[in-house]
Amino acid sequence: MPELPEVEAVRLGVESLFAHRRIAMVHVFDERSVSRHNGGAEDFTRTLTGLELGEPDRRGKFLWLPLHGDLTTSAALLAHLGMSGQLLAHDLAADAPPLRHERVRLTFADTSSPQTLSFHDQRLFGSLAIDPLIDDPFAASSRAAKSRRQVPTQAGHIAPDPLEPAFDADDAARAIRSHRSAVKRVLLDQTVISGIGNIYADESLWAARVHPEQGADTLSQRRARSLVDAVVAVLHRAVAVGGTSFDDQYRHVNGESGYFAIELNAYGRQGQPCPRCGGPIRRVSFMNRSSHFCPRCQRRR
DNA sequence: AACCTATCCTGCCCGC
DNA sequence: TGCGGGCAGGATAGGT
Repeated sequence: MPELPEVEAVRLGVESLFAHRRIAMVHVFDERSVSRHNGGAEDFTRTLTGLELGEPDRRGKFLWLPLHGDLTTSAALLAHLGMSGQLLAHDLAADAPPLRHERVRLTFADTSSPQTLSFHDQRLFGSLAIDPLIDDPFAASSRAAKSRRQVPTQAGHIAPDPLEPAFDADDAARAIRSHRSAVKRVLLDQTVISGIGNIYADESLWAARVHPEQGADTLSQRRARSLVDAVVAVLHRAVAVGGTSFDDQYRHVNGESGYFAIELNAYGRQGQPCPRCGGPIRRVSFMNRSSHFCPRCQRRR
């Protein structure tokens, strides 16, 4: 389940192996993996062929590579990994049959290794698309601070993530408190803060000793700020070790696993002792998924 | 307008 | 051995 740290690891891998390379051939093995491309698989293939990939950028869980070449407007190859998407480097012949969950294959014009970049996705929640780039809607409004950064239209509504230089922890704490829902729901809302998924939401709430179902608007600014600080710390730690994963859905671009790279304190530890107080971690159903927390040190206030 | 629920999808793991 | 149910959950369409 790739969240910000996993996507960042993928970004780094893609940058080192595929930036500035020209695409010679595109194979879409499953059209559902380009369902968010406006124009379908045929247009995706035709447009992308012959273009050069720029340096990958990321906001939250959205990853994109600016495209250079015969294009009338500025656009990027946008990737969202969803639940099980992977970008993997291979040395495959362009006409080799698809691997088990390989949905899209890019073959490069030069002869460097790796020769191919493939999008794998078991559960098809992820997607690739060619998407126009627009000025960052979240860039500071003052002209002096106006960033030249561009983002794909499909990521235009996604809030800046905690690792962006412009991220302001006090503003983020205020944004969280401006919502009336359960605080965990707000953490998972990518239009408030982006990049957080179920694992790091649970880990951050545990670290800040906040009950996942406490109303976001009932947190003091001080407590909300300490939650944001926990989010930043958790994400930084995970990025530093290259992400984490529970299963082998998540792999680095070179195929290496991020398995258990991070020690988890709450997520997936139901019934096991809380590392802080020793009481049992509880798992409850929440928003069609699971919440893991320590009822003893994460009290609803 | 803010908030929330259902839905998409596949494979694995469990119990029968 | 096979089958059905539950589970994993990011993003969003469409409901209240």
